[in-house]
This record gives sequence, C-alpha cells and structure tokens, in this order.
Amino acid sequence: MSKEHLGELEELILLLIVMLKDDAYGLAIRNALKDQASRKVTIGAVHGTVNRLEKKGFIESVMGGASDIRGGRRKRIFTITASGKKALERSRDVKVSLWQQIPELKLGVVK
Amino acid sequence: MSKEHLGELEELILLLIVMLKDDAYGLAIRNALKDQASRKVTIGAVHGTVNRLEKKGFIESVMGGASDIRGGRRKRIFTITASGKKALERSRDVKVSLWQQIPELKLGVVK
DNA sequence: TATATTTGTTATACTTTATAGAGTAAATGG
DNA sequence: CCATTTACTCTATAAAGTATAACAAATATA
Repeated sequence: MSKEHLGELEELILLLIVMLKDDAYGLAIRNALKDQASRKVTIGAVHGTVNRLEKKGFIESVMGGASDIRGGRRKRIFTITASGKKALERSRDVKVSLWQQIPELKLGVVK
Repeated sequence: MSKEHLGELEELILLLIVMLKDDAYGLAIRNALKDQASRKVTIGAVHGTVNRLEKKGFIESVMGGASDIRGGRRKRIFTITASGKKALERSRDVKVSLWQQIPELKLGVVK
C-alpha cells in the first residue's frame, strides 16, 4: 500500500470525487470516468479503487439516504480528505513541472 | 497490454525520456525520476517499464556507442514515437480539463 | 403481498503494472 | 589479469487495475 503516489486510475477517480461533490458514489464515478476521461471501466473496478483509496486515507465515505426513484438504494458517498488533496496537488505539480520543460507539451499561457 | 492509457510510472518515464533527449538511458532515467519527481525506484523497475513501453510502441531504442569514462558501457538510448507523443498528450489533456473544473486545483494563469 | 425490475454495493478471481534484489556482462585502471 | 565501475537482464513478489458474478434493498405493479 503505497501512500507515496497515486496510480493512474486512483488519480482520475480522486479528481472526479472532488468534482462530483455530494453525488460522488460508485455509478456516478463510473459515468464521469466515461464522459470526462473516455475511460470505460466496470463498476467493480471503481469500487475496488475507492476501497483502496479509503484504506490509504485519501477519501472517506458515508452512507447517504435512499433517493425516491425506482430501485434507488442508499448510496455510499465519497469525499476527499486533506491527505487526498495533498496527494492530488503533489501529482499535479510534478507533471506541470515536467511539461513546462518540454516545449512540445507546454501548457498554453493565457494572456 | 493496454495501449489505451499510460500507467503512472509509464507516464513519468515517457516524459523524462523526452526531456533527456540523447541521454535517455536506464540510469539517467532513474536519476531524473529521483531529482525531478521525487520518485525513488530501482534500476530494475526502470528497465521493466521501458521494455513494456517499447513493446507497446510508445518508445524505440538503439544501442549507443560506449563512452570513454571508466566502466562506461554501451547505453541503450530511448526515444519517444509518434504514438507515444499522442498518448502523452491525451493524458495531459484529460487532466488539465479536470483540474480546470476544480477551483482549488486550477492551474495558475500567467498574466 | 409476492415477484419482477431497477439501483446499488460486495466478493472473487485474474491480468497488468510496479518493485526489489540479485545476477550478468563489458569497459577501464592499475 | 583482476578489481572496480557502469550498465543491462532475470526472477520473484506485491500492488494496482479489471471483469464477472453475486448479493441486497427499494419500488412498481399485478
């Protein structure tokens, strides 16, 4: 269990959990992964990853209330922890720093 | 063998190969990983990863000439392929897009 | 009220990626 | 030559990523 750095899917899911806010649960994450990252994974893959992230202390989860739509069960809602945010920032900073050193990949600078 | 997306270490090493240019070989990659990404891995880990990247067509390698320093053997020099560049760009674009949607992680805008 | 359908999580088995550590090989210095 | 240095290869294991199937709870409707 690494704690030192995020795997590729771990990072994406962590980012999407922040984006989805109150609605960050299994299926929503899976859909966001497909829509926002063109990453098609099964629901089992998502749950495996969030369980790992929680064990590492990067996210927390609580059971939310049941919604009123047909079949709508209680969802397990995930939120990022301070430690998770730091991991995300570290990962972003390393990559930005490397891209900046490669002219071809450098990020567009806004005037 | 995925070809669809880069693992976390695969991405870092691919970036460093671009940065190191003519000097992109095993040990240099390992050192750059430590210096630029605070990522301490063994030389075996580096070679395992470059072999995988080459098999996927993201990099190519040629044996360079021996250098004139003591013990300096021939190095295996790696260069990125067009396909590798595309993979790197895809990965960057997805992350930048997600960061932009999260105020706390948004990239600094240069004036 | 029972049963079929939908939404959602869990469990399990397996593949790929990441890692360490030891081994092999070639080059140079004495 | 032979010890030392630089460099790659081999092997075994752990961690991360993945698919499939099982399980559970809620609602609709008959």
